[in-house]
Amino acid sequence: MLKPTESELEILQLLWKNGPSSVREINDELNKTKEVGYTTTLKIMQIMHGKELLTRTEKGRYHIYTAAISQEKTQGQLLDRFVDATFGGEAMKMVMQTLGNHKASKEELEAIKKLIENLENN
Amino acid sequence: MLKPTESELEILQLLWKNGPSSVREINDELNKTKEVGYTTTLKIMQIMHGKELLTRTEKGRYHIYTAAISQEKTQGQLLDRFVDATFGGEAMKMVMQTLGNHKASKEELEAIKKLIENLENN
DNA sequence: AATATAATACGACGGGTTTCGTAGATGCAA
DNA sequence: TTGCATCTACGAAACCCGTCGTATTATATT
Repeated sequence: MLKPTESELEILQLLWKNGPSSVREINDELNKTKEVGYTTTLKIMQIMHGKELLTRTEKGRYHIYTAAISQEKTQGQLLDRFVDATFGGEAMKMVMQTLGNHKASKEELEAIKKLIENLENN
Repeated sequence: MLKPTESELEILQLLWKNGPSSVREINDELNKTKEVGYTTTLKIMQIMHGKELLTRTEKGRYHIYTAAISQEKTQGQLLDRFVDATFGGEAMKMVMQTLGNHKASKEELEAIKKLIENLENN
């Protein structure tokens, strides 16, 4: 399976969040964070289409792009890679470091505890 | 702070795990997983030295390299980046996905539960 | 119909990373 | 001390990614 690049991942995130979008819409979103030229965004999305990371349909004179890979699957694969590359595969070490360094609400912590208890009863 | 590349991170992992090493030792380790030429490894380690990711001392005719950045700090920074890029900053979502997808021992799960309880009491 | 506006397509450049070949230096063994 | 094995240094090539300029096409407006 293909590993999306940094820029590709940003675009995927927007498509996952906002649903099918035009290049213009994606580029506008991106420019809320950083400056990117329109044709730069266009080119990347064309490449992604070539790699089959995106599908697209013509709509009048422009294209509407849709993510062709699922958010969960993609996150899962990138997660695996990351755990291997950065934590030498020690996933639980990463979990503990994340819990220690990132704020979490009471509800989130409860949800995680519940999940762990489910895991322990299997 | 500097973001190590893929290859650089592999080398850092070995240095963190095995302690100060020669290029030869690192290259031998790397070749247990994949084929890499000796001078390739050498060059990367020289670059890392230039970036001050590694320190080195002469020992006879060769060099012994040591990681110049801490494992925890580096992992923490890469973790932050990764959570942002891949999970849109939702760290707890990542934690739950990790728990669901990776095997964990009873001891690890207990340790995590204990950690969460500590967090809840602060 | 002519013009302006906005989209697509695509080639090319620049920076960074990895790989490799080769030259030069150094220590060890015969 | 001569020669061999092994190390360092370094330049150059190959590759990927992101950026941009420009040509072309298509729609909308007057």
